Amino acid sequence: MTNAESAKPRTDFVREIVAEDTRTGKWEGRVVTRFPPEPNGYLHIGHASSICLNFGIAAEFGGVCHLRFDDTNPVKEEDEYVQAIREDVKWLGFDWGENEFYASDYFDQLYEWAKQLVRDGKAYVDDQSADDIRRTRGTLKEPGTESPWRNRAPEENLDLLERMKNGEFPDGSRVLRAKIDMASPNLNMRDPVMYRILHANHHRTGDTWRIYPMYDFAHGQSDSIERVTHSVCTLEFEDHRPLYEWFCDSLGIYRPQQIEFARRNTTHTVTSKRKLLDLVRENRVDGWDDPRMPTIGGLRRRGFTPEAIRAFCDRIGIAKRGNTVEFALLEHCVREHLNAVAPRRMAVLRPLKVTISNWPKGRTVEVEGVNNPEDESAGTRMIPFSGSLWIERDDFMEDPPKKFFRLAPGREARLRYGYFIRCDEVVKNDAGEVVELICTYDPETKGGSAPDGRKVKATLHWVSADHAVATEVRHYEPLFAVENPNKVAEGGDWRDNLAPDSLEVLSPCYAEPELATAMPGERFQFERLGYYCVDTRMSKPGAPVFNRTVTLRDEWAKQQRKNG
RNA sequence: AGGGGAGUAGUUCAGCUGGUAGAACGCGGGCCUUUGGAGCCCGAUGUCGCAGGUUCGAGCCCUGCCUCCCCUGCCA
Repeated sequence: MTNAESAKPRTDFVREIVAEDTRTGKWEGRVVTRFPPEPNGYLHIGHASSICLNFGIAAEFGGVCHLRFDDTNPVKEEDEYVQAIREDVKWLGFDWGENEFYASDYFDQLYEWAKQLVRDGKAYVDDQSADDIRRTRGTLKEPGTESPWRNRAPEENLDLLERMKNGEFPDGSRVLRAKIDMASPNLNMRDPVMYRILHANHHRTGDTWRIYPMYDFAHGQSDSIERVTHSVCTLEFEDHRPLYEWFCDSLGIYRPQQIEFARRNTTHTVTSKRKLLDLVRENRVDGWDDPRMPTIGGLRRRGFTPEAIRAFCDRIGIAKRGNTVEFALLEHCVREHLNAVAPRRMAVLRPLKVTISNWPKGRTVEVEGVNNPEDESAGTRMIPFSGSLWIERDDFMEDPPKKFFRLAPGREARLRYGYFIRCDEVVKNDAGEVVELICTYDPETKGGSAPDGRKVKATLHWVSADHAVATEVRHYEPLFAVENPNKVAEGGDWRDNLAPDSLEVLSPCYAEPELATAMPGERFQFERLGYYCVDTRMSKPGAPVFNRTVTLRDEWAKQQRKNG
C-alpha cells in the first residue's frame, strides 16, 4: 500500500451525499452503487475514476457495487468487450462478487413495463420515420410538434407493439415513444423513444428480440430492479435525470438517486471510444493494449500497477468542473508505488565496451547487489563481474561539460557493487566514434568503497559482457506531443497531433543474467534508468522484452533539457 | 426569456455555521546519497471569473453580468 492509499481517504461531494443519506437513514442504511459500462469498447483511464468511485463508496460505506453491462444496443456490443471489461475491473482490484448483471437480463420486465405505460396512455407507437421524428422534435429554442400518431388508442398501440416485438416490421418503420411533452425545454422530455426495431442478434439474447430498449428506458429501471441507492454517472446525463425520474415514477417503482460528476480527462491522450478505435484500426498502435494506449489494458502492459492507478484516481478526486489532469501525476503515482516494491536490476541499454586492462585474464568474481533498498526483506543477489563489461554510452564523455561527473578520460568512477575504475584510454573506430574504453580497476575497492576514503562522485550501472543476456527494450513517449490532442487547427484533424516517434526500440541491450528468467508482467527498476515491465506479448521464454513504464527522476536529463 | 451545469495557484482539488486562502503534483533552490534514484529542507506563483451590494469583516450571503461545457441519435 502506498502513502497515498494509506492516507485518510479524501472526500468529495458524492461521498458527502452518501454519508448524509446514511446518517439520515434515507435508504434504510443500504448503499448500493454500480459501474455500468456499455460493452462496445475497452475501459480506459477515465473509466478508472468511475470504477474507483463506485466500488470505493460501496467499500467505505459497507455496501455493494454491481457490475452491470448496459447492453441495449446489439449492433455495437460484443462479448469480447464484456470479457475484457471484467478482466480490467478485476485487475484494478475490485470484486463485484455475484453481482454481475446485464440490462438484457431485464428485457422481459422492461417489455412488461412498456405495455403498462401504453395501457396508462403514457406511451404510443409512432409510425413516423426517423427523419420526421427529428424534424418534429423542434430545436433548442422552439418547441416540437406532436406526432399524428400520438393519440392512438391503447389497444392499437398494444397490438402494434406486440407485432414490433414479433418482428413483423422492418427496422426503422416504427418506434415506441413516451408521451410526455413536445414543448419541454428539455429535449429529452419531448416524447423520447423507448424502443426501436432492430433485427440484430444480441450477444446474450441472440434473436429472441427484434425490438431493443433505449438507454433511457433501460438504465433507470435496471438501477431500480437492482435496488441501487446512488446511481452515479457523468455530467452529460444531467439532462436525462428528469426522464430517469419520470419513468420510475410513472411506473410506480423504486427510484434510486442519480448523481452526476465530471468525467476525468488526462493530458497527451484521447479517450473517446471512436478515436481509440481509429488508432487501432488504422494501425497507429499495436492493438487495444499497446503500451501507449490509455486503456486499462495498455497501462497494464506498459507496467502501471493497479495500486498506482487507484492512487491516481484518489488524488485527482471527484468534482463537477471541467478538468484535464496532467499525465505527470499518473507517472508520479506509479513511481511512488514501484519505488517501494520493484526489485532493482542492472541493464545497459546503449552499450559501450569497457575492458579492464589489469584484470586477471578469464577471471570472474561475484558481487552482491541489494534487491531493493526500500525493502530489506527483498534480500540480495549475486552478480558476475569480469574484465569485460558493458556500460551505458551516456555514462562516458570524452570532453565532459562542467556538471557531468561520470566517466571521462583519466577520471575515476564507481561500478555499482563492483570496483572503482579509471579510464585510461579511448578506442575509436575509423569514423572517429568511441567504441571501447580501456580502464584499470582498483582491487582495494571491491564492493564499491575505497579503504583510503577517497570519494568518487559517480556510480555507474554495468553488466559483465560474458554473462549478459541480450534483450530488447522498448521506450515510449506520449502518443500525442501536445497536451490536448483534440485541439486542432482550422481544417485539421486530431491525428495531426500524433507524435511521430512515440516508440523507440533498443536492441541489443544487455541485462544481468538474473533477468533471463523474468516472467511476463514482472516489473523491475533498472538502476538509474527507470521502471520496466516484461512485455506479455513479445517476450519468449528466456528472452524477455522490456517495456519502459516510466523513467526515474533524472536531474541530469532535466539539466540537459533546460540547456538544450 | 431555450434548458441544464461549472468557474479558487501551471494542473487537480480542499476551504463545513462569513474572520483578509491551503494540499498534492509540477516548477525553482539547497542538503544528503554506493541509483544524479529514494529521502529531507526551503521557496515562488492566486486581483478566489467580473462588477456592485449587505456586513466591523465575503472565496463563502444578495443582485447583475461575463466566460466555458453539455443537450436537437431510432448511441450510451
